[in-house]
Amino acid sequence: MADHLPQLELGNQLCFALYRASRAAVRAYGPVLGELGITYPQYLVLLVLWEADEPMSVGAIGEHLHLDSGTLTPLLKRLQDQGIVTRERDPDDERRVLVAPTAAGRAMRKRAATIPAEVSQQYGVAVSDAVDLIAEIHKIADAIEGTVDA
Amino acid sequence: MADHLPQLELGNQLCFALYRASRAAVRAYGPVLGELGITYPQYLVLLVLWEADEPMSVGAIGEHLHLDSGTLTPLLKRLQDQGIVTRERDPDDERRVLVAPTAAGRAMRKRAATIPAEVSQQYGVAVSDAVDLIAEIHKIADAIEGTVDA
DNA sequence: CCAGAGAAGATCGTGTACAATATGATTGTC
DNA sequence: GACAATCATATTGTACACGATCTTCTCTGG
Repeated sequence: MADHLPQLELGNQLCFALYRASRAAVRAYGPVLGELGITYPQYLVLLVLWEADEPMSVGAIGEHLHLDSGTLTPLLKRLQDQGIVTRERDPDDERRVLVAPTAAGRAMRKRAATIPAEVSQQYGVAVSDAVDLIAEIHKIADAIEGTVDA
Repeated sequence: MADHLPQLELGNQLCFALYRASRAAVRAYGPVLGELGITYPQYLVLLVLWEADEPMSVGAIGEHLHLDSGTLTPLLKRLQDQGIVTRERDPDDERRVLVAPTAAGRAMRKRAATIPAEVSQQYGVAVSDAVDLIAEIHKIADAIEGTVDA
């Protein structure tokens, strides 16, 4: 009845490997980020804001993370409710909303600096080993997004 | 003010690469799976059921996909509402719920057989190139889950 | 000037994820 | 053979993702 269709096996599917590994990795951040009271996507937003070091529009944040306003707007409101970021209409263009970390949000950066090392050590994946892999995965993401988004 | 902390850069983080690529890949399946009226996680459940070719408990499905009942129960109910699977208590152990594809669910397998090729061709990632990468990503997922789950 | 096109966010609806808790069934032990 | 521990699933609550639509604001050609 069930002739073997190897292309339908889970183990042969890149997408499933990514899906599984992504969820596992995000879960691994859970406890550490829990100390800071934030989630992984919220942490990603903060990484972008810290790096930019100036107020950013919702759209600009979304370009870095490949997320749209449907995801970011409620997430940013939660960060605002926690006093971690501010959200203000851009006086120069009232369509835009500028997001910036508060003093409390900036202060979290020092604690966060040790997080990647903590987690990847817990992984058992050496940071140096990961460099090539990271590049390769981004290359694939580029290829996929080139055909899907755009 | 913002001294450069390279470990906090998005581009250096394996987790973000996985997170981004996973979402992109799942999105790429969207249109094709939309024809079948199912989502990507629902498709994964069907892959498992087709492969097993016999009724499976919720827990057994979850072991293959690394998902728990909190995610699977509502997902399976939606598949049941669409007439794609059946859900029945196991007479031998009333704690268990056995899930099996209906005739309609089994019929979807033929259409599905071409999906991975369609999507990965759209990716621009040759299936043969992906084999090593898939193995490497699963190895990382294993390592992470070994420290987080279990 | 001003209508319409387009941009930027916000909102809505659906479907995951996942931690925490609840519920009912089974099992090992005395 | 009660019964506490354990197991399998369900439920609840919170937070993403994302397609689709809506609102407001800006810009541009006539």
